[in-house]
Amino acid sequence: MNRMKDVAKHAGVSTATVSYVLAGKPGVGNAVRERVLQSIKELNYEINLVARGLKTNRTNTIGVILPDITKLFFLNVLKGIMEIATREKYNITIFSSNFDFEVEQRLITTLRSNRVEGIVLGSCVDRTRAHEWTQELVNGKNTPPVVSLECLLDPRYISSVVVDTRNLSGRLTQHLIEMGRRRILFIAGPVHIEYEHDHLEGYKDILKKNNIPILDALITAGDFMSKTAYDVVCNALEKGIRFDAIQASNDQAAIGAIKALKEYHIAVPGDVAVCGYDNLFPSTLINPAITTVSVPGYEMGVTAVEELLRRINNRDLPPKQYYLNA
Amino acid sequence: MNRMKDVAKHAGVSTATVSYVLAGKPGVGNAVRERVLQSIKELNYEINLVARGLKTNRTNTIGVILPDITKLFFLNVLKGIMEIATREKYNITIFSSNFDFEVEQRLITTLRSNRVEGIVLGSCVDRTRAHEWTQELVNGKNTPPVVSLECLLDPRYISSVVVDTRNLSGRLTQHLIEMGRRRILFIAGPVHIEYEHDHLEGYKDILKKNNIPILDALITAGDFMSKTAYDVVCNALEKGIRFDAIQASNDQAAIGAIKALKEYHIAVPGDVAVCGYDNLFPSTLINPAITTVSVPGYEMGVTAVEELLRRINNRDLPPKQYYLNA
DNA sequence: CGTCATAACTTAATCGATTAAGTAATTGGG
DNA sequence: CCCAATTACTTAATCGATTAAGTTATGACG
Repeated sequence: MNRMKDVAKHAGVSTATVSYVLAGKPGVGNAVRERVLQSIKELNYEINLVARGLKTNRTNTIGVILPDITKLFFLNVLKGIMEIATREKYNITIFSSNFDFEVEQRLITTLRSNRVEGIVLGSCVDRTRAHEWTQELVNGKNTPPVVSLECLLDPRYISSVVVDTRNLSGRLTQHLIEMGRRRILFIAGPVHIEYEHDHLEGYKDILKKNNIPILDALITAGDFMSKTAYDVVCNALEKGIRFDAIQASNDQAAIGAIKALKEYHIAVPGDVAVCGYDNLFPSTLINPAITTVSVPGYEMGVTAVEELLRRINNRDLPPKQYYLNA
Repeated sequence: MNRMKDVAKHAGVSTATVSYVLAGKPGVGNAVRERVLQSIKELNYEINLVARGLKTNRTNTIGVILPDITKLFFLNVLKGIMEIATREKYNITIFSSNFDFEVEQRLITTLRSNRVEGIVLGSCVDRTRAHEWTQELVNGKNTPPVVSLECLLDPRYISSVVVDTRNLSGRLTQHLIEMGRRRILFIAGPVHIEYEHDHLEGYKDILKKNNIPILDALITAGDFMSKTAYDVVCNALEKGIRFDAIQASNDQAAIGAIKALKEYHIAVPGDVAVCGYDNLFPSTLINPAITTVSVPGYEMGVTAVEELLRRINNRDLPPKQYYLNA
């Protein structure tokens, strides 16, 4: 592969001149500039960005960690992230944490070793270890800026882009109650995740407000997957647990729940109403209909990267919190 | 940020020794090894992989170009890609080409400048320019191996992972014909894409085989999006074009088509049967039901990366073609 | 006891760019 | 016509790792 040195020799100039031409900097005459460009073309020269990165300490890359790319919601987030990154000529390198805290930590280290200029951190993070975690993130001088999605971390160091999950979740619960439901089966996501915790709290808030007892038997653990939700519902039915509604942690889980109900010949929403979260599927699509609530994934991705770039370009800016409306 | 030099000084050794410890190479005594590891910990040292990359000419990164990440099908592909890459300790950097040939070319250059070790190229590529394209890809010595998805490129240089689109597409057409349909509206994807061309050809093959005329009026241009398909169908209805079935380029387009039909109070599948492609949505979900066919996106991603790594690790291996069964 | 292999390090060149500092030539003002 | 300023380059140090080659020290063995 040709190096800048080869181009320089071919054009009869020094590498410095080639570098200046490439960077569009002044101080190069027109004749020489043309000659250099010609040599670049003839030699099929492609700059080595790894070398440049070493020298300039800039990689033009941002790192993205998402918990699970098959969780459809993140597709929108990723789209937003990619669009802005591309527009601003940034590369993105992407990893999946599988909702695993340890993996998340390792990935952060990997990204930093790769000298990414900023990190978008998607909504994993163990609630109970958020503080320790933040320390980890900001450890060392000159750490890249971090933007957290769906999860508020220490605002002194880390920017966050969140929606009011607790409130949104509560609105769904309220909706079910207004439909006359009182025994609402809650299928949670992994509750060690902060915003999933909020999800559950929103549900509890509204039950309390309506003087409806909070029953442990009605609070089950899922993981956002259709299959798991399906199993959870079957299991509840087999155990004879009675409920007249299901509030699932996302639409994919809601779909799984409906599948189970159908198999047991339970009418939806007649016998059991179902609601999801995220508004992932075209509404024309689902039958029977579920109630759901939109979360602005695309906007979250956009906002996250924009904030990240702001902080990359001005390292003195303080971290900022963004509360997006659903 | 601490450099290897700092660790070396702290441990009272040379940088070479630190490097050997980090690489787990022999020739370092136990006492010294421990001392170095201790220093690394105390100084919070994180290796600079950019510098290593420059020296070793290895980035441990593979580049991925997908036409459009919101095309749901690619989510599965991406999942497969990421899983294998992670397992083999490779980073992935991802770009979207938006089905644009020029963009695709620029991205290839970017990836090569970043010295990725291999490239997964998702199904864009202008059919009519495939040859020129291949030349571009392999231009220069020491070009990284490339694996093409859904599109066979010059087998002398480029590995491919494909399914028999033409055949699959034909099977859907045949299915509609067996339902007694004869005027099948075809909503194509961008036909300059090779495999989308196949998609259309499969449809034509089967019409011919059944002695059904191929009508230009029934072949419309879409882009895989629900909205576009919706518009296409509305438009056809307004123009008074008659059809008793719709074959869409993917499930998302099929959904859009159904939406339009519903609004015009056309019974599905009574008056017009609809079929999609890709099998993206949980089948319990869609109502009215569409006929569709599965494309093994996940397996394609897995296969592509595995092939890529094989060729990265042995640059003498010839490119290979994989025909996956649906 | 001499010597030669081996182990345990260190030295220093190198990867391919960037860029501050230096040099030479040209221009323009008084 | 001379000096200063500007323009158009070049020289060479540098980023932070890797690694071939070199240097000691240790020990084994005839």
